[in-house]
Amino acid sequence: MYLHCLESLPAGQAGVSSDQLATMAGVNSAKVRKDLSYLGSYGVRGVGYDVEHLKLQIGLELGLESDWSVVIVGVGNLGQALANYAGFGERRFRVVGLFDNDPRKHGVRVDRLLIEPMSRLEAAVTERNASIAIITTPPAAAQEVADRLTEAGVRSILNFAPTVIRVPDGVDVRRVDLSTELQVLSFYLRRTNGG
Amino acid sequence: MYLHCLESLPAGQAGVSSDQLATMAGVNSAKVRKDLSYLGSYGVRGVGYDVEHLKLQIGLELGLESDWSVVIVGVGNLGQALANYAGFGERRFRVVGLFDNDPRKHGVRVDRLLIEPMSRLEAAVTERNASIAIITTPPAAAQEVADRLTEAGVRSILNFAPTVIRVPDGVDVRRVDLSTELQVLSFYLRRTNGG
DNA sequence: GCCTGTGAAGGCATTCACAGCA
DNA sequence: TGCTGTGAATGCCTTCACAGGC
Repeated sequence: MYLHCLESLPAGQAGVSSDQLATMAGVNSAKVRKDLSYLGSYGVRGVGYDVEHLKLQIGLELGLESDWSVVIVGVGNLGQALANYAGFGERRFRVVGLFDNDPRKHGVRVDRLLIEPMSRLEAAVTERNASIAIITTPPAAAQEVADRLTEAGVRSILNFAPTVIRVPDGVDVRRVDLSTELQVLSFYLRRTNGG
Repeated sequence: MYLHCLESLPAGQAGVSSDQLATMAGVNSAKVRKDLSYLGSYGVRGVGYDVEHLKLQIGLELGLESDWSVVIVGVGNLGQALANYAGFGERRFRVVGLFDNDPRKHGVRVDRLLIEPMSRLEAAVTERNASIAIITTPPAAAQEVADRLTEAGVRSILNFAPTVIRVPDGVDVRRVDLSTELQVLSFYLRRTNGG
């Protein structure tokens, strides 16, 4: 988040204070300083932080100096949207495989890749050294897909299927659930609207 | 989340224990009980919770007894994917408007709606009584869109644009940022992989 | 015996407040 | 004077542990 904020700063600005970052990120300035102090003491008292240096350090900490290969399983509307998502390229994330179990989609081109059958999944993950996978299948298929992915060596999963998937220790899952997000919004609406 | 779990239970199952829900949701059983106790004392000691009753109560609490109208601003790949997203219909969320500033898209049909020009935004929000908006524009446009939406009466925003938007008090924003999610995964990868 | 409901304990994250340095 | 870095204080969320009821 801080990285995003730093990147949206005007090009000429060389320094930034915790206060300024806090306002941009919508958090408390003490929190900014605590968070950034985890990186080391890169701030200068009375002055602030050097923007470029801070970007570099955060990028290093996030592992953005490495390239990460990503596969997407389930090429429906959402999967396609993600495959085309320009944000991947900017950072060091490269989509290296698209998989779907619908034969009519096989060979269809999305962005610069062809959709492949699920039978290719394990081999592709291994060959292309993918350590991140995005699951955009229907919920019923998500667990099996996750099992196959982790078995094949994937160690991080971004799960868009509205279901909880279970994975071995050492594998990280982050879940993005659109209907949950809407339900949370609906909850807040009800609070101020009385239903 | 509990609602999701309850719905994924086998059709015949009438009762459920906090332990079972905890396992499904991947949390501690004491947490389940604490969370559910907020709804009232609907569990039976020595037995568990009644599945149907619990679903009803959670739905009520979340405001799912009301219908909520949703507009989507920015009909790129992601916006289209969301417009088609079946999950909206199941719950009480109805997409009632799609807006984009690209004239070539105006009048194009997505699902059962036509894409409209941005000039129609305020009138549509008012006429169709939309209280939820989804922003899937490029980041540079997001703040202005949010301003117009809140001005027109929207009170909840789901922001997919990778930027922090500022809104008046009483308006809720939830942010879903794909590149942040990937960066977090990359961070964990680095921890176990050494970069 | 089994499972809920909940006060108490514990742990974690945020914020305060200020010493220290430019 | 301005702003960082950080111990201390606070507050919140989670978990424990067990009394209470079926």
